[in-house]
Amino acid sequence: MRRKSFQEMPCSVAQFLEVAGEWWTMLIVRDAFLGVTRFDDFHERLGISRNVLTQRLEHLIEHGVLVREAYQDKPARYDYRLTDKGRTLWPVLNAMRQWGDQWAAPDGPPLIVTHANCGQPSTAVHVCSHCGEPLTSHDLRASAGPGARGSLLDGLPRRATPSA
Amino acid sequence: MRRKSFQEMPCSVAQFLEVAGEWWTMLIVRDAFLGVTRFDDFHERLGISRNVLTQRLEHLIEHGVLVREAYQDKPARYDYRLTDKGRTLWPVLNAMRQWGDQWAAPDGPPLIVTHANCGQPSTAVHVCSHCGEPLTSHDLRASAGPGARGSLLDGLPRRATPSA
DNA sequence: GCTCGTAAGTTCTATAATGCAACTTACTGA
DNA sequence: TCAGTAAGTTGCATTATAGAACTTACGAGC
Repeated sequence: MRRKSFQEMPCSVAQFLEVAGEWWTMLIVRDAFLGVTRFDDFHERLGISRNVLTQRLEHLIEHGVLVREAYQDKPARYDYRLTDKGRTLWPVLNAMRQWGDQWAAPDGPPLIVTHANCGQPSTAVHVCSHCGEPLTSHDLRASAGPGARGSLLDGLPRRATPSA
Repeated sequence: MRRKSFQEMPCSVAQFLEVAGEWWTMLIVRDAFLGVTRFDDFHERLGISRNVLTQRLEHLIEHGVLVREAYQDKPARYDYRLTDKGRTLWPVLNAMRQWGDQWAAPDGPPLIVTHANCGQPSTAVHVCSHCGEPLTSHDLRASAGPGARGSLLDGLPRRATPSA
């Protein structure tokens, strides 16, 4: 049976996963951020099989994360580049990287990110858009928004205290 | 053939995905943040099949994201709860949610998050840990860290400008 | 003209993973 | 005794993935 789609779920996490939640997808996006643009480069750097890479690239293009630009005709050859929509995946990718650095990098982080503006090694801190204080899941309460379509917070067990 | 593991890749994004990158996993984590703890509640809220749910819960427990706590014997019944390590997934989950809100929520966000400290609706802004300025991928430069094991930035095409 | 190399896929096959329903086990409460 | 609840497990049909080989279309060197 076909793997179940998340598209009908009234949840933005599910919507993200529908676009970029398949196996390999965020690694393709990572390499795109690192400047990789060619089919064979993705294939060799990632060790992904060619048929799966074809599918993933098509899916990302369909959803506007990548564009396919010919850099020559005869024979037709293409670059795959992040769109503006694709570049907004950076906070997600970075949060994944920082989690991996924290819990699965015994020899230290594989990558160090430097903030060009201040010239220093940088980690992203998540602060409140309103008061500017650092956020943790404990300080947050979830409630239904306009796009809720009824369900996410419905039928939660009474013992639940939705934190995010 | 067995799906390829990301464990040997010297990349923290890959390490995150190894733990929480499978289909369904982050939706289970989302529901855990919302206070869901029981097998049948996950099953019904998500529409995930029971055998796959069993596998995913076991995987998350193995990696220390969830714990399985008996809340009664005879018959044995369990709560699945986030560990401290699991709760550090919040920035990732939240970044996914905000991306979905931005690009795939035509009727408005399904969920509104309120910051208990200031009492206002809140979005996470990612700021530099050193200078406090908001970060974008354009301001960042990646370089090899102590755990690099040679490869992530090696063999990048000359045209590449690694931004993150 | 012939062969090699490069780039970007496509096709083929074996093995895993998924979805779904039904079944199992061990109670509790009416 | 019978129905209901909770937490899985099992079996079957269908997809998805990995890996290698094949295809197409050119350019360069001999």
